[in-house]
Amino acid sequence: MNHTYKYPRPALTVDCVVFGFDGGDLQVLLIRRALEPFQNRWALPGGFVHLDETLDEAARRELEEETGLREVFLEQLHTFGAVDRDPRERVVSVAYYALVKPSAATAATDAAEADWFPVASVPPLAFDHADILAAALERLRNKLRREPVGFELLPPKFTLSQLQRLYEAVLGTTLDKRNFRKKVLGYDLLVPLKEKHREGAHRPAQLFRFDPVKYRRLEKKGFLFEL
Amino acid sequence: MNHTYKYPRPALTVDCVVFGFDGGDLQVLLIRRALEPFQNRWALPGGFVHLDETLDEAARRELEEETGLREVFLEQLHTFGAVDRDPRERVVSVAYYALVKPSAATAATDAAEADWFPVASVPPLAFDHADILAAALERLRNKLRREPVGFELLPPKFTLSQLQRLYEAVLGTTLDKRNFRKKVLGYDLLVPLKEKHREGAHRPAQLFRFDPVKYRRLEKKGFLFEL
DNA sequence: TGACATCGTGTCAATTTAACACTTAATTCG
DNA sequence: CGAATTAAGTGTTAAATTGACACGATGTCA
Repeated sequence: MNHTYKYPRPALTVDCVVFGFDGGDLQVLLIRRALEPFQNRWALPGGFVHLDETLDEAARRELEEETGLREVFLEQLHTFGAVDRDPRERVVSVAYYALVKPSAATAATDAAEADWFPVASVPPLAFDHADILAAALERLRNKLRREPVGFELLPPKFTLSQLQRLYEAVLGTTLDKRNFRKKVLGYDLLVPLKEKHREGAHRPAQLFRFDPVKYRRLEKKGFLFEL
Repeated sequence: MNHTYKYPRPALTVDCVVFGFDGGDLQVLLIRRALEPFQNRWALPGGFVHLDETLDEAARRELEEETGLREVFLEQLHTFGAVDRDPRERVVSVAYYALVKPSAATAATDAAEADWFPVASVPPLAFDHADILAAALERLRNKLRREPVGFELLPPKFTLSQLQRLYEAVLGTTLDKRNFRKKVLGYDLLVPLKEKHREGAHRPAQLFRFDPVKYRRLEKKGFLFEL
């Protein structure tokens, strides 16, 4: 069954830049393309927008279909509309970026032909996906410095060292341990748990969880998380 | 001549939130709709994306066609894709926001059925344009605090008081005159001109212009304009 | 029990921010 | 022509924030 319009229309797709963190590097989830064009190249997960779903819904659906990921942090990034970004025909793509916790991340690896790559060493990508990734990275860096989204990339219980390593990996800087802890704890948004994280031959670390309720209260009063 | 596709496609449009500043209020440029739906309602300028133009090009073309504005500051904002945002059929709209200088702004008023409204008192808008306007305002506030874009809303030669009034109008705050001047001049991005601005029964004010070249140099070194 | 590895903690100097009021230079009006 | 009016222009200080910096604590393992 075909569909006919008076004027030509671009095809509309969504693409997702999925970020994960393994404790060392910031990672991106890529899909190996089965079909032409760019057959066998790595690409961002994505696909066509259906008429009965919003853009956000399309992004979540494609994400689940292609990677098995559900209920992740997801935010619209930018819409890419270069005329020749797809060699077949005009395709406009609404790009999203997602942040996934390590638990979910391992599940995604099971998906056929999906794999994680450190952002510093991604293979050549299909279409203009390298541009999309670059934009997503820049956005993530800004977001992380201004809003408490880092927790979306960590397990529900985490140590301050893990949090600091995440910031260092994303921002590409190195931070002073004492100043970092002072600042983060000063916001009073992390609640210490009764448990400790023991791993390796050294002193165990205090575990924390992020308090999103308290954050939303502060947020409404014009509070800004800055790092 | 019709166009047929295997799967249905949403229509794709661009819409522009055009901001101006008259020295007192932040203003938005609206178009009165000639046709149904929302006949006679005010709406954002915009229209369909052609297949042979990028999204940015489409936004600029529509802006010129509907308001006569050219060569303005223009940046993509967000893409709006609620399923029922247009009562006729599925339409996805890539929203932009533009900043125009007073000289250009007066030209725009000549356009048929276009008019400026203070953002604080816009009439009811067609479609989801109120949402788009709200998003644009929020974006403009953030942008203004972090990057020197205020100059896009002022004449090429302006006084510090004009600049301050602009910041106050957009941010909805009131700023300390001495601290404001200290900070802005401290960046060394404003060059004082030989002229003075004389107006009214009082001391004339020093005119400045913004130095974009110097700014781009600083920007590359990771400089952040913050206010 | 000693070596090892990461966790956790405080001070101080330098910088930045925020609060605050009067003189200057033009115009207008009596 | 001088007095009133209006916005322009200008510095100081206290308070808060930032950034640099080093060592004892607590666990494991050989």
